[in-house]
This record gives sequence, C-alpha cells and structure tokens, in this order.
Amino acid sequence: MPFSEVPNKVDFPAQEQEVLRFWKDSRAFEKMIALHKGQPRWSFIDGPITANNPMGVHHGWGRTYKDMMLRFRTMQGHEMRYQNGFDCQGLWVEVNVERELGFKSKKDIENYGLERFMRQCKERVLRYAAVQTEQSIRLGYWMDWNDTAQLRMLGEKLLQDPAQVITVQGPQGPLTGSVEQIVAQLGLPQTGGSYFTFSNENNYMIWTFLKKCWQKGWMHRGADVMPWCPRCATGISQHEIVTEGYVELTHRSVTVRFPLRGRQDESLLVWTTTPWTLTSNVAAAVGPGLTYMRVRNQEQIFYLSKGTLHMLRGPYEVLSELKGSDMEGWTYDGPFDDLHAAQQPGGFTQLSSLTQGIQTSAAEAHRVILWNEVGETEGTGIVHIAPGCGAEDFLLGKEQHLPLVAPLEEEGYFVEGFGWLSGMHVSQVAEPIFEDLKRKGRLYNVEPYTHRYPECWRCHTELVFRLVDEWYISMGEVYDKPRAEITEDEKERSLRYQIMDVVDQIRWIPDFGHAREMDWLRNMHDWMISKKRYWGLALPIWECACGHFEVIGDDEELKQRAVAGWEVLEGHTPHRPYIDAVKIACPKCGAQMSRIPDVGNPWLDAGVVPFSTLGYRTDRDFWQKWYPAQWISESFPGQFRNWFYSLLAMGTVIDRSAPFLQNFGYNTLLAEDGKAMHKSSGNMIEFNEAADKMGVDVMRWLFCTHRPETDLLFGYNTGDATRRRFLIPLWNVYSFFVTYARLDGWEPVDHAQSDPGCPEGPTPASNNLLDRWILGRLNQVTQIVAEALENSDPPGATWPLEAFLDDLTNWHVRRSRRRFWKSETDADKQAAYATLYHVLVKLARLLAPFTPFVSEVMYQNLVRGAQPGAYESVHHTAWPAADTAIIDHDLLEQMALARRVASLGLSARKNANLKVRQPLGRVLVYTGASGQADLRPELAEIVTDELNVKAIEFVSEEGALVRYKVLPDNKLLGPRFGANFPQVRAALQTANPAKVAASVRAGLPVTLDMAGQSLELAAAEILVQTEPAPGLAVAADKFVTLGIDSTITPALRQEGLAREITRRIQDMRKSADFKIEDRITTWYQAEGELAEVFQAWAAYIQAETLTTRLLSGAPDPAAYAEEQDFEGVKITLAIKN
RNA sequence: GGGCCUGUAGCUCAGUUGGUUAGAGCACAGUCCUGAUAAGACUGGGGUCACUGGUUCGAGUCCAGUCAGGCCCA
Repeated sequence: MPFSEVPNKVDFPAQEQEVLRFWKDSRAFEKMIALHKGQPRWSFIDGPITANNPMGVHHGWGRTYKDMMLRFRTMQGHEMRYQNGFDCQGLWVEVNVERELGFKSKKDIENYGLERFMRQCKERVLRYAAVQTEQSIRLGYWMDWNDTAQLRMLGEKLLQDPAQVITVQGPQGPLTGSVEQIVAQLGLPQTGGSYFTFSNENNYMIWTFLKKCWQKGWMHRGADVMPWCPRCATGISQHEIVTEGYVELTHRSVTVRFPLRGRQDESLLVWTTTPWTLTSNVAAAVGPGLTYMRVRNQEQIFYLSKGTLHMLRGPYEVLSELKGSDMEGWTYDGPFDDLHAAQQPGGFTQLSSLTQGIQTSAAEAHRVILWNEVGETEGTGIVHIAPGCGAEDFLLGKEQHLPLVAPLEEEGYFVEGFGWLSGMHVSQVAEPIFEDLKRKGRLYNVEPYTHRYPECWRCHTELVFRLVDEWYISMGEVYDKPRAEITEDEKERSLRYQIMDVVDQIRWIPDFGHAREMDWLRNMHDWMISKKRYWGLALPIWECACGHFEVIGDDEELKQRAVAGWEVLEGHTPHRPYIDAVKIACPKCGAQMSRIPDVGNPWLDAGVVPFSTLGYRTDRDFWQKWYPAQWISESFPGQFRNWFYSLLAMGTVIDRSAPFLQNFGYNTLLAEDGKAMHKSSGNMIEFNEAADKMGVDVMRWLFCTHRPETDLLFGYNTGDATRRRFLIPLWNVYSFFVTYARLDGWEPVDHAQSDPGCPEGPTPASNNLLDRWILGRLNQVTQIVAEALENSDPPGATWPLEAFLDDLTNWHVRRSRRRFWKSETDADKQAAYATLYHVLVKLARLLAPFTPFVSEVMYQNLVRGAQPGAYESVHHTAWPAADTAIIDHDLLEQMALARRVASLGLSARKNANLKVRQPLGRVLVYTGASGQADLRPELAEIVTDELNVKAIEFVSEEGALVRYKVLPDNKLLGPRFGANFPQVRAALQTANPAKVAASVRAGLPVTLDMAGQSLELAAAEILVQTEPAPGLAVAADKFVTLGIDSTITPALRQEGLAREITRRIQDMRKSADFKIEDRITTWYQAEGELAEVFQAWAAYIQAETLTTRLLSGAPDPAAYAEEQDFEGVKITLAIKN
C-alpha cells in the first residue's frame, strides 16, 4: 500500500512539529541549496531584526513574505543567499541590559565598567538572536540559521572570559580564536549563519562610508536644543517622540513679573510651564500684530495681551492699548540676573563656538523681541525666551544674536554658575524657584496646568530641552526649482538629489512608496548620526583641541595613523572603551587627536549591509555578483525614514547606485479589535502562542491572502476563519483521495521514471469532462500564481488558489464522488484517480511557498510513498510549469454555465418548494443573453443529476417563464443623445416590453415615440433582460433563465420515495457505525405504496446502500432497527452486517 | 500647517476605462443536500457607498472642499 492512512481530523500544530523534525533530520534545507548551486542568481538582502526581545506576530507577517518569495524563486531555479540579519547595536539593547542589571543612570554603567557592559550587550544580542532564530524556524522560515546552542554558548563564554581561545566549526572548516574575535566574525563566510551588525566588518564598512561623506565635505558638527532624557542622558530625536512619546501630565505653571527698565512699577507678565527655564531667560517675545493692554492690578502696572486678561488675579483697570510691535526693544530685569551665568558676556555654555561674536550677557540682553508665532491660546501673550532651553527659542536666539544660557548637564543637574541651583536636579527645582521668585517679589501666580508633554519612550522619564552638539551628514541644499532643472554641479554637491535619482531606479510596491520616499527626501534635514551613549558603532571621528577633525576609513588606516593606544585596541572589537584609547596625530598642529566619545545611529548599521555582508571591502567580485538586491521587503510605516533611507544613502554615497531594485512594503499589524497590540491592552498575541494555538500554516495563509498595503487585523477568529476556509477543505480533499485510493489499492504506477522535479508527471489524459475541466483550471491557476508572485502580489496568487480549491472540492470531487465509490474498476475510475492524484501533487507544490508544512505532509504521503526516485522534500522540487496547451477555454466557460444553471435550478426548486430528493421531469433553460446556446451532453448530464431532473432542454424562447424588461444601452445611447438621453429612456419605458424584445431578438430596429417625434433605435442599442415570472419554479440571473417542470408523475413519486428510503438507510449505517465498505443485510416492514417502492427499486436501493440481501419481514434480532416516518406512514427498517 | 493612505452591510473586505438592480465571505435566520468534509447548496433580512458641492445624459468610481481614522513630516 503506497499511501499511509490519513485521518480526516488533524492537529495542524502537532503535525508541523513533526515536519520540523523531518526537515532537521533530513537536512532538507542544506540539500535544497545544493540542488540549486550554479543556477542564475537571485539576490535578497534581509533587513535586520533587532535582537533584543522575542519576535512578535508582526515579525511573522514580514518573515512569511520573505520566506514565501525565497521559496518561490528557489523553486523557479535560482542560486540564492539565505542570510537573515540581526540588528545588534544601539540604545534598545543598552536600555534592556541596564534594566537587567538594575541600573538607574549612565553613571551606573561607567561604574560597572564599559568593557563589562559591552559584553553584557553582546550577550543579550546573542541570547535573543537564538530565541528569534528558534521562532523563525518554527514559522518555517528557511534560512541559513545558526546553531542556537552555539549562539548561547558564545554569549556565556563572552561573559566568563572574552579572551579565552575556542574552536568552532564553520562552513569552511574549524575556526579558532578568542571568543570575542569569533563573535566579531559572525555572519562572515568563515562562520556562516545570520549577519550581526556588531561584527567588525559591519562597523568598519560604516567607517568607510563615513569617510567618503567626509571627503565630499558632507560631515559636520552642529548644535541644537533637542529633547533630552536626563535618565538615559541622551537626546531623543523628534521621530522617537512623535510616535508614542507624549503623555498627559499636570505641571505647575507659573506667571512671573519681568520689571521693565526705565518704567517705574511697570512689568511684563510672563507665563511658563517649565519654571527651571526661567534661570536661563534671555528675552521676552511678543506678537507684532497682537494687541496688548496696559493694566493696573494689585497696585502695579502690567502688560499682557488683550486675549489673555483672564490671567489676571483680582480687579484690574485697563489703562491703554498698544500693538506688540510698539513694545519692541523695551528692556527688563530678568528673574535670575543675580546668577553668575546671567552675567557672562555671550551667555553661559560649554559650546563656546555658538556664542562667538556676542558681547552682551543675558542680563544685559533682556529685551522685548517680536515673534510671529506668539499666540493667545495659553499664557499671557508674552513668551519667555531661553535659547538654551527650547528648540524654537534656540532658532530665535540665533536669528537675533542673543546670548545663550544652557543650565543643565547631561543627567539634568544644574551646572556650576547657577548659584544656589547648581547641583540640583531639574526635576526638583520647581518649588525652590517659586520660593525664590516670591522672595524677590517676582512671583505673580502659580496654578496647575495639564498638557501633553513628551516623555522618554523607553524609561518614561519626562524629557527636558537641552543644548547639545551632535554630528551630522549634510543632505545638501533644497533648490527652489523642479528636479529636471537641477544642474550636474548642483547635484554633485547635494546628496539629497543624488539619492532621488537612485529612488527613481527602484520599483516600489505599493507604488505610492516612491512618492513617500521622495517626500521624505525633500523634507529631510541633515542626518544626525551621533548619540551620546556607549553600546554602538564607534564613530570614527578624531578631533583635535585645535578644532581640526578627521574621519578614519577602516582599521588599516587607523593602525597606520595611530600614535598611541593601538595595542589597547588590538585583538578587540572596535567598540568602547578600547577604541577610545587610540590616538592619532593632528596634521594641522601635531597634537594628539582623540576620538569623539559618541556612538553611531543604528540605522547606519542596518543601511550598510548590502556592502558589509557581501564583502565589498574584502571580495569585490563576490559583492558584484550579489549586489544589488533584486528584492527587499519591510513594513513600510517608518522605514522610509529609517532602513530604506539609510540603504539609499549608503548605496548612493558608496557606489552611486540603487542597493535594491524592488521594494515590497506592507502595512501595520493590529489586534482584532483594530487597535495596536499592547500587553497592557490585553489584546497582545505572542508569536509562540499563536504558532502553538493557530498553527503557522494558518498564520502564513492568513498573511498571504491579506492585501499588504492595508493594516492587518490579526487574531484567533481570523485564524479560525482562515483554517475553515482553506486548510480544512484542502485536508479533506487530500484525506478523501487517500481513503479511496487505499480502499482500491490504487497507485501511480507509471510515475516510477518521472522527473523528481515534477513528480505529478505530465497532465494525465482523460475522456471525462470534469477531469479535463479541473486539469484546465489547475494549469490556469498555475500560470496565475507564478505571474502574481513574480509581480510581488501575494493575494493575486492566493485568492485564485482558494477559488481553485473551491472548484476542486465543491465541484470536481463532489461531482466525481461516485466515480471513486463504484465497485468496479474501469477506465473512468482510473482516470478519476489519476486526475485527482495529479491535481493534489501539483497543488501541494503550488502551495509549498505559502504553507510549507501541509504541503510537505501531502507530498511525503502522495509522492514519496509511491515514487522511489522522488526528492526527499517537496521543497526540492521545481516550480510547476503551467501546461497551457491543455486549457480548453470553451470547456471552462461551459462548466461555468453548467454551474450557473445548477445553481439557478436549486434556486427555482427552492422558490417552488420542491425538494431536491424528489426527481422531476425536465428543466427548461434559456441562455439567449449569454451567447452560449447549449451544453455538451456530458455537462448537461451533470446538471440533470445535480438538479435531480430527467432532462434538460435548451430553448430559444423563454415563453411564459419570464417577464421582459428592456433597457437602453447607456454606453451607446448616452453619448448619442447626450442631454436628451433621459427622454429616450422614458420613451423606451413606455413601450411594450414583449414587442420590443421580439424586435431586438429578431435584430430589427425599434421605433419609439418620443415627445411626438418618431425615434428609431437599432437592436444593438437595446438590452433585453428577463425576470422570472412570479409563482413558477423559475429562476434567472443576468444571462440565464430557467424553469423546472413541477409535475410529479406517479413514477417520479416512486423514485423520490426510493431515494428517501436510501437516504434513511444511509443515515442508519452512520448511526450504527458501519464502515464505508461494509456490506449489509436490510430488512423492511412496509405496506402499500412503500412496499411497492421496495420491490420496484430494489436494485437501486441495494446498490446505493451496499445491501447484499434486501428482505421483507421481521429483522434479525441482532440487527440495528429504526422506525421511520414517511409523510405519516410508519415503517420499520433494520440493518446488519 | 504640509504630504501620503483609508472611509462601501453587524464584522472583514471586493467593486476594472464613469453605465442600468453596489457584490462576496463571516455572523444571524430558515430550508435543503450529504458515507471525504470541522463541510456544502439555496433563500432571507441587513447599505443616506463618511459628508457637501461640482463636472456629466449618468458618479461608489472623476474634480474640489469638509469630517473621521492611520502613517509620515513640520
């Protein structure tokens, strides 16, 4: 027996585990690679996943696309690289390690020791890379995965002693070195497996990129006031805040008096929600167009805007009005002019370059300035300006050449120079500042104020705005003219426009991706690449006290330039702290240059992989073979500014070329409730849980049927629906085939010599129209699936596959059931088996990229059980070729008509309350409007059987079955009559529909009366529709009208009863738990009409129910007996095997 | 404030260059069919196609604006 038994109920997740074991034990992945060596290359580059936590179901979505496309292209016959990537460096990892170690601040890290901390970071990456690797394998993602035990072992040994020398097995042989060195080589040819962005190669390749930027004059240092987390002691970019960084918070807002100089007892009223910034006040801004009021209140005179008088406490008297512009240049006494910091010329900041040329101190500079952005929705219409404490203030200060006072060090403590405030933390100063202001008589009012305030997305600390210097890559000027008019010179100077040219060379799917990337590039500011942290790319920027800086391009160059500290770095990865020891000589002044302490933006790490992982520095030939990627894929929200952008920037700078040719993007995965998945919302589904409960084939099919550019709502209900809709019917038809093939001992004998790449063999010949139809459909869908996948259109492939499966189960198999069921083995039965076998094998292979597990299970049983020369895995076979020659389009149309007729027939029966089990005489079909006049006899027979009628007749006249409805052909008559068209329509409506219809069918023109004028319409300009006449067994759709003759003759009645009896006996067989093939003896006790039926239809009843002896009279006492009711007449039936 | 995406049945979504009565699946109800089926068939209820205006003989579809949600930027 070639096929193993297939239960019709199956535990998909458990079965998937078995398949995983089989793949592992048989080394199926490695064998697949061997089979495709030397074939044309197809290049995929993976966007790295952050190896910091277990992966989520949203990663499963993306990875399903990647695996599906890679499997498809592999089957098509390509040599490929199957390299996953892990993103390893950056704050994400640092923050989690800090949490693991219980650290509170950067000082904790420094006390712990940078070297140990780096090792902890590496270890965490290795640990989660192992977890994610295991999860990906569970998903069925076939990649060149690392041995996860080895990853964990490396992590542990790294913690024990990074210098210990070990030997590991690599694809090119054993590899010996210190643990640190081995880890630094992960992903390279000598170690294989996933790439890790902390590898030396990745880091040094970024150096090479940065040096090119520097050589082009595109690297510079800049200063800005930016959101800053005092806990993490790092800047938080605007990107990071926009997404989920704002929370509703209540602060105490303060209204303060700024006494005007030279105006006795007159003050500006100024309001702020951040009292600590008052320490650094430089100016006060008013709206030039706003109206301001001079008011007497609390025995003083205040200025504030007209729309904010509600800010005043107590009775007040308006003295006069003036415009903001009238106040320009007024000077005032600041709230903290007594501090040392307020008295320094130029202001008070470490970044002395920013205050060059400014002579005044903050105290001297206090004056009213004009600013269009001042509004009245909150505050007093007079805005306190502290250029060292706010982003807008900073820009304003720059414009107006104001001094700059920056009060905070990196952890949020006040620096020296702020008197009693120095050493206090920014979060603790509000109250003392209020006290101080009160003492000085400057405090006007304090009240709670609720607003949306940014917090750190990692540690939820409130952010402050802090003046910092960072490093940038210049994007170049935005020219105020169309791109087509940009000159070569202008383009040469501008990275921005160079990248745009590269973007044009890429196919973006969905196509609006192109517009989004362009939009980002048009608006992109200089790329900030530095971060004041520890774990990450060591930015290769060395600077000298004299102000000169240089960018080093790789390790070789650094070694040559090093004048000190090389021996500290040697043997280590280019991370802190070792790298910081290396000094080079300044070519300008000869002094020693030190590396800036900053680490790099992690998108540098991810963007460089088309160069670093393909050996750009070390094996240019190899790189040329695999660069650029044919295809990349990521979730697009966010990636236009992140990975896509950094890939493009690096491809442009390094090679002035597109690093990828096609970008397949997909949207966001949400929970079933349409909300983002969050642990706290209770709608989170973990990947492992989903895999175990739902099964990954279900998950994958769910993903692949979804339109990628729309958000996906993921949950168990969708999963259940997907399983019901697709996997269960698939399994059922497979189980059906195997069950009957085993009963009949059928096997695919002529396949012994077949091509293992194509195990279903050539399309089988069959005279049966159902077979020829389903084989035609199979090859039609084979073609569609390949075209859709080549076009990166997963739903374009999966929907037709679902439609095909529906055709297979609900039409081909349902209509062919008796062909398998009948006892004799004839040519038709052989054809049925051969056809269904062929279809299932080819279908399993078509599904292999989508649902690799169930596809493998089917293949193992159907092919490997029966074909000695077969490949070990379905994933070793070639992509099925479409045998388009056998597609009989006429047959496909005819079958569609047959199904439509059958459906309408059932509808007509329903309308007339005629149940299907009752045979009827004939059905009349009119297909005039469809252009199909007739059905082939074999198809007509299918319809009569389906409808349980004796005959089908195609008629040329609907006769009494229908009512006519005539309509104008809008497409023809609309343009012809234009504005008069409604009258034509009205005229046609008043005409006699039957007469018009007759003319149209005869091809004769129709003359109408339109507002007294005669109007002639050609037959082609009128559409005739039919509606079923009410009250008859009639049904119609747009093309077909059908009527059933509802006369029940005595003979038909007898036959109906015979079928009813058969049905009852079948039910009893089920109730009595007989096997499908059991032969039985049947007893009946009946009289009159029913007894006659038993006699007249004995042969039929016996054949249908596998009754060997049909006996009238009392049954064997051991038989299973039931009393049955036939329209009130009771009989007894009994069966026994 | 700017750019992009989305808005169609209770839910999830189709709806081709503008064309006649806007569809499917799920869910619900009823009926039927069934020795592969956790299925299937038929019927039914359920829609101001987000809103307003415009173009047109005709708009779910094209145009403008508004509103709501999402993503990105300022």
